[in-house]
Parts: sequence; structure tokens; C-alpha cells
Amino acid sequence: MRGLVSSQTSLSLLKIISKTNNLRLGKSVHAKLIISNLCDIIESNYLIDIYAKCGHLTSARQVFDLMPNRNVVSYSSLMAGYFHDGCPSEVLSVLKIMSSDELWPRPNEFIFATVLASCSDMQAFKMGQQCHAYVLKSGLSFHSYIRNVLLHMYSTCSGVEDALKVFYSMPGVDVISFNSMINSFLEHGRIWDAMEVLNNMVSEIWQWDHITYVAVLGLCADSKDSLLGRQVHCQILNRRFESNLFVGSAIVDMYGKSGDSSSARSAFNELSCRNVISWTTIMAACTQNASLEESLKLFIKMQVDCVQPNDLTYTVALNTCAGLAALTNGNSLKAHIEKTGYMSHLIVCNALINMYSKSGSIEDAEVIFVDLTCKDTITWNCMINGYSHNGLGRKALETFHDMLVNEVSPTYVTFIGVLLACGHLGLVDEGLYYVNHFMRNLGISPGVEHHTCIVGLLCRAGLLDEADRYMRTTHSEWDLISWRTLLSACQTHRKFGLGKKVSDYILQLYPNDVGTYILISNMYAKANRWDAVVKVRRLMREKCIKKEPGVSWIQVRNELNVFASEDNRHPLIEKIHKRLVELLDEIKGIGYVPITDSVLHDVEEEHKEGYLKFHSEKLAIVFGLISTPWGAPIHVIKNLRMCDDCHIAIKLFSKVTKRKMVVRDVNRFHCFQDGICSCNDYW
DNA sequence: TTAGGGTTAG
Repeated sequence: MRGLVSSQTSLSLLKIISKTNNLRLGKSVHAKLIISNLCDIIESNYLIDIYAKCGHLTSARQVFDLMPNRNVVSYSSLMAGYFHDGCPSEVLSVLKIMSSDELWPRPNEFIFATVLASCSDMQAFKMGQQCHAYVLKSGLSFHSYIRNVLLHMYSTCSGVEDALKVFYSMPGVDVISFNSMINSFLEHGRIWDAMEVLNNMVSEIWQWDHITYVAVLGLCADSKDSLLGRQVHCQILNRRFESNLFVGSAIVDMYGKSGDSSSARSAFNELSCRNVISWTTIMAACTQNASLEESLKLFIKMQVDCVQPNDLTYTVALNTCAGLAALTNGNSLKAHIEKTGYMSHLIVCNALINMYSKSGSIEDAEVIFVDLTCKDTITWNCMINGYSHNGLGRKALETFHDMLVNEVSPTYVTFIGVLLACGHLGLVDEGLYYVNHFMRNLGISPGVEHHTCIVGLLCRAGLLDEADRYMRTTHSEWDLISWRTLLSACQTHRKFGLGKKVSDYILQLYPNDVGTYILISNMYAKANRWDAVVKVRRLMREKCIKKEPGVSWIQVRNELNVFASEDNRHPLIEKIHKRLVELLDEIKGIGYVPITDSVLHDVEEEHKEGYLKFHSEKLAIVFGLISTPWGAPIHVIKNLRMCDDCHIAIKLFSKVTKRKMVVRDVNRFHCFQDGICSCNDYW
């Protein structure tokens, strides 16, 4: 730019620069204006706007601070800059400066649009209400911008009902009001109300925008309606909205949440541009649909693609590790998180607590929990449930009491952990008190998960008839898990009469449920009713119901080792067998007697002991013993419920080897230490 | 000269 610019030229230039966000040119015009001393209010306002839109808030503030006189635009431009830069509190502090301005520029609809949006971000409801009163008195509420931002403020700070009042009080609602109202209902879990708003929108709004599609895809995702989702996807393609990054990620999310992971993957592959959110969404879609290894592979690929993970990416990756009980991967993720500074994000710490407690390392979960100075409801729930699932009932209840002392309100999920803890400790009356009084006083209706905990609690205390009566007299949507809890207890407590009755009932409801057949055959095996066992097996064969083969896995030095009972392909299998035989002989010396198990029904009687030696969890445990340093805990995962014999043997292995052994079976954790299991032999 | 609603986790 040669020579000095005239006032007219500079204004025209600034106008173009503010539309194109050309920072370099903006700086250059700024320099010329300083030299020629032509920087008046309007020029300065443009400069604030340009710097703010380019994210250079320090420069914008500098221009603002040096202005001898300002008008309302100077304030609103700086405020919008702070708001978009994620500093809503700065917006309110600029408002304060504005109110003490000698020229007292009257705040207009631009100022309140940004101030109310900042109130929403900060959950500053009182301030939001004061603004509402002001805009009503001053007549600013007639601006559609203001009404929409008010609707959003009430939705985030107060509730959907208040948002609805604003919605209905508006003459001539527009596409933005409808979008906000659908999202408001979705955020509060009211899918059918969101659907009703959508129906009204169809007749009232002719032109949907890309945010409408994001909202409608969210509605399809929450209602798991992949048919509607597919129709919306087609419409998006017709209207060429798919290249929008928000819409693209919402499509991937919709397919993922509707259980169609292959369509999610195709939609992701077709994205023309991918950011951290689209990568996180496809990872979450894989995790939600049980493709856990695939999800972790995508986590690596995303970084190869030079996209850096954010807090939610780490949360998804940690939850995936929790699903796999992949402690080694979880530990390396923690190192990443520490390095990148995400330990200060509460959702990441919550996910770490969850990962450690589900990977059998409750001590590490506890360290994170204790170090957290700021905890939310989910933090407490993760810890309480973590303790309960690891058999530490006393600690779970102590943490629950701490939660109440800290004035954090328990939720539906809290009481699942609390009731599980009561079950571990045999606290029948306390459990019933929590369900019948404590929860109801808090306005939380007990659900099937809580009622199932009560059944488990009664069963564990040996009160099986009471548990049976409870199920028949309590109104609840009893599911397979509830009935299996009772049946499993019949097997453990050898209540074969009730067991027969319960199993007949379950098979009426779920005629092909493999788990139930296995429980029935286990029950007969315990009663030495081998004739009945053979009958059950025959019935299973006739119905083509196959028992899933038992598989255990253990990760050692980043290597996943998989063991199945009749699979001898592991390179160290001979060494493992040899050590296993030695150990079994050793524990026989302290009282181990091999017992038969229903898994062996098809096996000839004389081979029973031989097969028992090679159950997959025993192989994995012995592999852990010979391939990890002395004193290191051994973590094994099994796809089925542990059998009685393995449970006894591993208890004794932990005693003779002085090693801590953690087995996560399909139902719970078993932490074996010094000959004792954390499940107290009830699982 | 200035403004609003939107995608990922539990």
C-alpha cells in the first residue's frame, strides 16, 4: 500500500477486510491509519471487529483501550470477539465498563444478543433473567435475535418449560427458534416432544437450514430411528448439505447410535474434510457397536492424519479400554493425557476412574479420585460403582456418605452402586430402605436395575423365597438379567425346586437363551443329576443352541495373548502346561480337590480332571505368572462366567505364588489375593 | 460499523 490512505478509502478497505477476515491487510491498514492520524471511532470499530474475528483479542482490546471515545458498536464488537473466543466472563466485564462510560451508550439488541448468549455459556441464570427484564422494558424483545437467544438461555440455564414459554410467546417464530426448541427437548431427553416440534416445523418452516438437519439427525440418533435417519440423509444429499462438517459428523453419529456401524463407517469415509469431532464420532460409533479394537485403531489413524485428540477423544478411547479391560493401553493413554494437559478436564478424569475400575485396578482409580479437588456427580458415581463392582462394599458406602456430606445429589446411577454394595455386605434392610424411602424421597423412581439389585441382595443373603416373592409382587419391567440373577442363586444355594420353576418360566419368555441353558445344566450338575444334564444338552443340540467357547485374554508388554480351553497354538503352551500341572499338584497339598463342572458334560468321566486343568483362565493366569516380573499383579479377562473349579484353583494359586490375580469375567471382577477372592465366593 | 441456534463422552 503506497502513500497515505484517505478516510474514504480506508473505510472501504476496512469494510472489505472485515468481510474477508484478512488479518495481514487489516494490520497494514491499521499501521497507515496510525501514521496518518485518521483513526476515528468507525475506523477503530472496524479494527476491533477484524482483530476479534481473527481471534486476536489482545490487539482488539488494545485498539479498544486506546479509543478516547467509544460508541455502542465499539462495545458490541469487542464483546462478540470475547464470546466467540470462549471468554463469556470477559463479555460481562466489558458490559460493566460500558455502564460506567461517561457517554453512556444505550445497550442495543446487538449488545444483549451477545450478553444473553454469554449468560447461557456461563449458566448465569440470574443475570440472564435481569437481561430479560431489561429487554422487555426497552422493547428490544421484539427483535428475533433477542427472542432466540432468550429461548436458548432459558433452555440451558433453567429448563425446557421456560424455553417453551418464550417459544410460544413469540409471534412469527423462525427456523432458528424451531432448531433451538428441538435441541432443547433433545438435551432434556424428551424425544417425543422434540418429534412434535419437528412435525409443527414441517408445516410452518419451508426452508430448513444445515442446523435443522443437525438437530433432526440428533433426534433420529436419540430415538434410534435409522429409517427416518436414512431418509433425512437422502434429503441432505439432495440439498448438498453433506459437505458441512457439522452435518457430516451428525450423520456418522446418527448411524452409530442407531446401531448401524457399517453405514457410520461409509459416511465417515465419504467426508470430504475431517476434524477432531468427526474422528471422535466414528471412534464412539465403533465403541458403541462393540468394535472396540477398531475404535483404538482409528485413534492411532487420526493422529497419523495429524488430527490431535481432544478431551472427548480421550474419553472415548478410555471407555474403549474400559470395555476391553486393556490396562496397558489405558496406562499409555494416561501418559498422553498428562503430556497434553488434559488431566485438568473433569470428563477425562472421570473416564480414567471408570477405565481403572473396570480394568481391575481400583487402587489407581482411587488415586485419581482422591487427587481431584473438583468432583461432579459422575465422578462420585464412577467411584461408588467402581468400588461395588470390585467387591469393596464398605468403601462404596463410605464414598456414598462422603457424597452426601459434600452436598452432591445422588442420581439413578448412584443407587445402583449403593445397592450392589449393600448386596456385598449383606445389608438387606438398608438396601430395602434405600429403594423404598431414600430414593423416593429424592424423587427418583427405582428402575429395573435397582429392583434387580434387591433380588441379588435377597439371594445373596440366602432369602431366595423372598427374592422370588419380590419379583412376583413388585411392579417392574423385569428382564432376562433379573430372572437369571434368581436362577443363578438357585444354583449357588442348591435350591433345585425353585430353580426348576424359575428356569421353566425363563424359557417360556426366552426360549433360546444360551445363558439360561448353561445355568440349568450347571444346577443339575451340582445336584449330580447327570441324566438331567444330558437331557438339557440334548435339547440344546436339537434347538441348535451352542455354548460360546470359553476364551480368556491377557496383555503382557503390549501383546494380547488369547487362550481357549482346547487351543494349543500359543508358542509357550508347553511351558504353561508344565507350570500349571506343578501348581495344581502344589495346591492339592493345601486342600485343593478338582471338582466337576457343567462345561464338561460332553466329556468322558475319566477325562474330567484333565480338561479342567486347561480351562482358558487357568492358562492365561499361568502365562501371566511365567511372563511378568515377580510381584506384578496379573490381569485376565474372560468372556464367560468363571467356573467353580477355576475360582477355587486361582484363589489357591494367589496364595502359593503370593501374587495378586484379577479376573474380569462376564459378570464381575474377582480380585484374588492371599487365597481370598473379593467376591466372597458369591458370583 | 456490531448480533443468535449446531457435531463428539458418561
